[in-house]
Amino acid sequence: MTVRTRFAPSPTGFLHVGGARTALFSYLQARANRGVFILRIEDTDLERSTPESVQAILDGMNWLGLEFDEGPFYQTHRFPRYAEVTQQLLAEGKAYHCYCSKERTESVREEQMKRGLKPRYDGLCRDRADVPADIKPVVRFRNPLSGDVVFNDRVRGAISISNEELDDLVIARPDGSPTYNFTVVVDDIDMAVSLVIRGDDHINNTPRQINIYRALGAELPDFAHVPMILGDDGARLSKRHGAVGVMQYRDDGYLPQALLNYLVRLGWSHGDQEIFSLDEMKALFSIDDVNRKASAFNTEKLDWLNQHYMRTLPADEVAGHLLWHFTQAGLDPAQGPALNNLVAVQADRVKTLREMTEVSRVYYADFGELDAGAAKKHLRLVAEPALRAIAGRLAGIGVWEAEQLEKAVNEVAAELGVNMGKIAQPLRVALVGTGVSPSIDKTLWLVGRERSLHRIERALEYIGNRAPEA
RNA sequence: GCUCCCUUCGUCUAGCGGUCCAGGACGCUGCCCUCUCAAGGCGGAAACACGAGUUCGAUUCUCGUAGGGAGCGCCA
Repeated sequence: MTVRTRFAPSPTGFLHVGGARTALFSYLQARANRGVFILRIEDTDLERSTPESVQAILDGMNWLGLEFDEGPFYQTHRFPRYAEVTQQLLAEGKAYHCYCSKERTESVREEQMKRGLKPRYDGLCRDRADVPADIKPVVRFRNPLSGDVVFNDRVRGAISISNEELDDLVIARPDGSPTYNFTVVVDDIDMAVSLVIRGDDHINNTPRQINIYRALGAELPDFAHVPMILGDDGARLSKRHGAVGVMQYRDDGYLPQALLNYLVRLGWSHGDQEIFSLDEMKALFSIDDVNRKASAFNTEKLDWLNQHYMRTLPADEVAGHLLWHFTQAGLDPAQGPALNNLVAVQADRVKTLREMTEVSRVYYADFGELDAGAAKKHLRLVAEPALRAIAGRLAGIGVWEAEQLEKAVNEVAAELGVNMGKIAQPLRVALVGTGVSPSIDKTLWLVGRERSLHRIERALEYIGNRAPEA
C-alpha cells in the first residue's frame, strides 16, 4: 500500500515554522516511502481565510522546496460533497438535527464547569421527535455513549479516551456549512490519506474523528502527532519571538537548506548526524523516530547551520540567494566583485546573507566617514610611509589577484622592516573605513585597484589633516 | 474544573535493562593559529525532575508526586 500523507493548513496567516516542520515531516515521510504528498487548504472558515494567506503558504512551501504531488485541494470547493455525507449520516441515524440555541449550549457548558464536570453537549435533541418550526437546526454527530476509543499514535504510542468524555459534535451549521472535525475526515477518506501527520494540538480531536470514520465505515489511517515548537524561552511561539513566518527567515538572510536542516532536527534525529542534505532527509527520515517532547527554537543553532551552508554549498548557488538581498538593499552587484567571489571570501565571517550584504557594502559603493575610533587608532603619522609604499606598489601590480596582493603587502612590510600588523591595519581602515574586514589580500582583491588607490589617497589626506599628536 | 499528553547538559538530541561515574551538536569557556574580525585545531564546564516499586542490576519497565503543555466551539 502506498503511503499517502498530506499537509492541511488553514489559510489565516503566513506559513509559520511549526507548520513548516509539520509539512516537512509529511513531505519526507512520503518521499522516504515513495509515497504521495498532498496539499489541502482548509478554508472552511470564510471569515478568517484569505487568498493572501493561501499565497503565503504556497510561497513558503515553494521557497523551502516542499513539492506536493496532489492538490492544492480547497475545502470550499467540496461543500456539495460534505452535504452529501451529512445527508447520508442523517439518513442512517448516525447524525441528528439539533435545535438548541447557542445560548442554551453555552449555559449548559457553564453549569457543567461549575459542577466540576467536563463541558459537553447534553444530548437534549439526540432523540427528539418533534420538529420545531422557525428554527434552522445544526447537525450533530451521534457519538457512541460508551466504550473507549483506542488508537496507536505513530509518535505517541497508545492513546485511549473514553467515549463518555466525548459529546455529539456539530458537523454542519444552520446554513449547512460543515465544520472542521467532519471535513478532515471526509477529505482524508476521499483522498485516501493513509497517514495523518499533524500538530499534537489535534490529539484530543482524534478520538471523535475516529468515531466518524467508523460511522462512515471507512478504514482508519495511521496517526502521528508531532509536538509543537516553542520559542527560545520555552514559551509558546508567538510574534514577540521575532521571526515565526518562514518567509521572514528568507528576509533575515537564511538559506532554505539551513532552515530545512534545522527544522528536521527539531524532534527528529539520526544518530549523531547534524547535517542533512535534502536527499539524505528523504532517504533517512521516518516519522516513527520523531520525539514526543515539544522543542524550543534555537536561533543560534540555526545561525550555525546557515553559516555552514553558506560555506559549503557551491558559491554560485549561495550567490543566487545573495543577489536577492543585494536587490533588497539597493546594491548593484555590477559595481564590485562577482558575487560568487564575494561569497567565497565572506561566508565564514557572517551568519546570514543579510549580514553579508551589510558588511559587503563597501565593495560596491563608497562609504561615508571613516570610523572615528579606527581612524584615530590606525591612521596616524607613523602609518603614512607604509601607506605610500603600498600605494606605489599596488599601482604597478600586474594581476590583481589575492596571491600577488599578499606578496606585495608582505614585501612592503619587509622593506620597511615592520610587521604585518603595522601595515595591514592602517591599510584596512583606509580600504573599508573600519578595523574589520577579510584578510588584507582578500580585502584589496575585493575592493579593486582603482578603488583601493583612491581610498588610500583619501586616508593619506586624513592623516595629513589630523592634529599633530601630543 | 475535567480529559489527554510531555519530562536526559542552557538549547537540540543519542540512549531502546548491564557497553553510561551518560555520547554528539549549538551556545559558553581555556589554549593554539593570527594583519583585524571570523573560520579552523585541541581541551573544559554543563543533564538522566522527584519518590516508590519490578529486577541480580535501572537513564532505560510500572505506579505515584511535582512541574509543563494541549484540548474541552455552530475555529481550524
